[in-house]
Amino acid sequence: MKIASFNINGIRARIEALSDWLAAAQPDAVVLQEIKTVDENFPRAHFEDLGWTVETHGQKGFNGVAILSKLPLEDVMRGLPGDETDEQARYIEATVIGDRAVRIAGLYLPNGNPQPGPKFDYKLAWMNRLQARAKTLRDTEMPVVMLGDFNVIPETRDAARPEVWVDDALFQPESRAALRRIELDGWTDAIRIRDPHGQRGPFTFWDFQGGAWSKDNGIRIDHMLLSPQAADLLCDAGVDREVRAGEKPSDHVPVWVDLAA
DNA sequence: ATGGTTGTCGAACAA
Repeated sequence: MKIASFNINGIRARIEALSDWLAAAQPDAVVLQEIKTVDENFPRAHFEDLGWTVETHGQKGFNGVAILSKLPLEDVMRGLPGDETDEQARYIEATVIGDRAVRIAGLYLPNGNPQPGPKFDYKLAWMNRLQARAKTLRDTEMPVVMLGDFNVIPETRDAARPEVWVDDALFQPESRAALRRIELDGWTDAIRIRDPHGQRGPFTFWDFQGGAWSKDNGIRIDHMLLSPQAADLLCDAGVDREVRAGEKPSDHVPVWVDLAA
C-alpha cells in the first residue's frame, strides 16, 4: 500500500499538476494539505471521475485538508481532538482497507510565525494535542501513518541554510522538541530511517521567493511518522523532488511510503 | 535594497 502526502497550496490552482503526479506515482491513498477551499468548491467530480474516493475537511481561503483514495475508506474523522473552540481545518483521519487495514492521519501543523506570539503559542498547543492523539492511535496497535506538513525542521541537516531559520517558528527549539517528544512515544520518521546518517535533507519545500528552488535552498518539513506496527511493514519511502520543477508547482513536493499492507 | 512569490479572493492575509 503506497500512502503519500502533498501540500498542494491551493487545490483549484493545482488540478493539472496533482492529476499528472497521481497518474505517474500511482499512490493508493494521498493526504492533501492547504486545499484553501470550502468542501463545496473542491473539484470532487474531477477526481472521482479518475477513480478516487474523496474526503475533504475544508475552510474558506486558508488551510484545509483532504484524503484521496483508490482503496475503500472507513471511519473518517475530521478535526484534531482536544480543543472544541479550534475552528481551523488542519486534520483528517481515515482507515484505508487494503490487504491490511491502515489508519492514516493527514495533518497540516500550524506554521507558528511570527514567533514569539499567539500564532506560535497555537502551534505548540496544537503539537501537544497531536501528541495526545498520537498516543491514542499508537495504543490501538494498528498500523498507523501520521503524515503531512508538520512545519518543523527536525535537525540542522534538514535545512540547506539552517542559519537563516534560527528566528523562524519552524526551527525553534520548542518546535523541534515537541516533534521529538512525539517520535519518542514510539513513532518512526519514515524518510530518516531509510538513510539515518544522511547529511542533507532530502528537502520537501522550497520557498517561491528568492529563487530558492534554483539554489536548492530547501528544508525538510513534510514528514511521515509510522507507528510500531506500521514500521514493521515499511518497504520503501521517498520524496518526489522532481515535481518541484514542473508546471505551476506547489512550493512543497510529495512524500510517500510503501507498506506491505 | 527592510525587497522577493503565490493562492485565495476581490482587500488583505497567510505562508
